Amino acid sequence: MKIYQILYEIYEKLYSYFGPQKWWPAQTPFEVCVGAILTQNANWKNVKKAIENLKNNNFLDPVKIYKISKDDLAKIIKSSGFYNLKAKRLKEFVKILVEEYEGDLNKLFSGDIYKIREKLLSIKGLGKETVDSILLYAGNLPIFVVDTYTYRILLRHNLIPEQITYDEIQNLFMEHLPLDSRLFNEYHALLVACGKNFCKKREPFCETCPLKDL
DNA sequence: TGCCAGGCCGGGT
DNA sequence: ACCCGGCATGGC
Repeated sequence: MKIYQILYEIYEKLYSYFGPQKWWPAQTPFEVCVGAILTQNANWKNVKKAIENLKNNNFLDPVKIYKISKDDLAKIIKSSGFYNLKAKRLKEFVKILVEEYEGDLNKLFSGDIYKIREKLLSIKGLGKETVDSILLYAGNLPIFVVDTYTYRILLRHNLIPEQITYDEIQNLFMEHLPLDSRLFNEYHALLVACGKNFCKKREPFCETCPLKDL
C-alpha cells in the first residue's frame, strides 16, 4: 500500500463520517491569527470566550492590540489560559504586522510562502503549528498543519515512529498529496474532529473510530 | 474531580 | 541534541 493511498483513505473515511468542517471557525483572517495564538495548548471553548471578549470590547483589531497594555490585554483573554504569555505573544505578532506591513495581512501574505513562514517563525511565541495555521487558515496558503491530534492518530495506526519530528510529519503529507490549500484545510480540520471525538489520550485504540479498519 | 486541551520557550543535562 | 518544567483557565 502506497503512502498516498493511505493518506487518501484516511481523508475519505473522515470526510464521509464527519462531513465538511468549514474551518477555520472565525469571521476574518485576523481573527484566525488571534485564535491560532490563543489556542496554544488550550481548550477551544475557552479560546472562543476570549475571542468573544475581545470582540465585545472592540479589541479584535491589529492597531487596538498594538496600543493596549499587555496587562489589560491579558485580562480580556484570561479564559484562554496562559494569559500573560499569550498577551505578550499577541503583541509581538501585531507589532510586526503593524510596523512592517501597515497592519495589513494581505501585505504579509504576499510573496514566497517559505519566506513568510520564516518571518513569522522569527516572532517569539509563534512556533510551527501556530505559524502554519496562520498561513493555511488566514492566508489560504498551501501548507499542512501538524498538531497533537495528527501525531496521535498517525501513531496509533502505526504509520509513524514515536520520535518523529514536526517537519517529517508535515513532509509526509506535503510530499504525497497535491499542494492544495482547500485539501489541507479540510484534512487538518477532519483530523482534529477525529481527535476530539475518538482518538483520545490514554485510550489504547478506539473501536468506534471511523478509522478503525484502516 | 482530576485530567486534559487545536504549544512554545528556556534552561539543564 | 534531547528532555523537562513552567505557563493557567475552564470543560467534562
